[in-house]
Amino acid sequence: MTMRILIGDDHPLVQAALRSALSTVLPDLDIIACQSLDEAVSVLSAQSDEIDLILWDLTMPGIQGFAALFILSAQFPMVPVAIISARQDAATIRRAIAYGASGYIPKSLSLPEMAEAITKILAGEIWMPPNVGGRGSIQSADVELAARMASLSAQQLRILTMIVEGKLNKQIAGELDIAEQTVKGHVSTILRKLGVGSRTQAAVLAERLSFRQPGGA
DNA sequence: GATAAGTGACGCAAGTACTC
DNA sequence: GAGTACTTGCGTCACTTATC
Repeated sequence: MTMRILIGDDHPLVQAALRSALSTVLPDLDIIACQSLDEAVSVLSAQSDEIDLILWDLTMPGIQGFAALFILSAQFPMVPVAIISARQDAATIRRAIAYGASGYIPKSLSLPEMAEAITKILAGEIWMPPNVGGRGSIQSADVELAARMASLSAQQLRILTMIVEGKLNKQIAGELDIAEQTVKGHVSTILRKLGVGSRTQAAVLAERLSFRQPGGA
């Protein structure tokens, strides 16, 4: 049976390494590489029922931290999402799992180890590096907050990440090629869904969920 | 007054549930 | 299966409020 994996990573070398690692243990493997969230969403919208796993890099351009995880999990709940990242501190790994990731694969792993991890995730296991601990150390308030974040649409999450970056409505409108009034409408919806009264409070909440690139890297 | 943030309302499109 | 109603998300407009 052919397994199909979508890789979201903007580094061709990483894509090539993953392709090499997986081809040794999964000969019938079809890998789809995406370099942006929009590209990934487009692919998944067309064939989400044919994708067995999403491997997502936390430091993709244009989408910060765990925001992409929320978007992909919310829009395509039937497709497991595993995080692949150069960052490997226990807190980040536990957060990823708590926020719904099916696994967390540090890029420092050897290719055989990566292949083993991905094989287990494909088998339905939650995989993370040893000595990290379970999701129990994540505060329940953060999990509840994550659920509220997940209620946001993809466009709303994009706008929220830009708010976290300190961008003005006008700047957000320019980057998304929509009217400033449209951005304001989305901001109002975001504030209502998150139960906050201002974009500053929304940004603070998003910061708690690491909507910036972890560690600034 | 200028600028930015925020709200409410509207139309449109897509998806879903229900009825026949 | 076809038609209808409802919900949700997106985009826009007009307007108010706050700040400088």
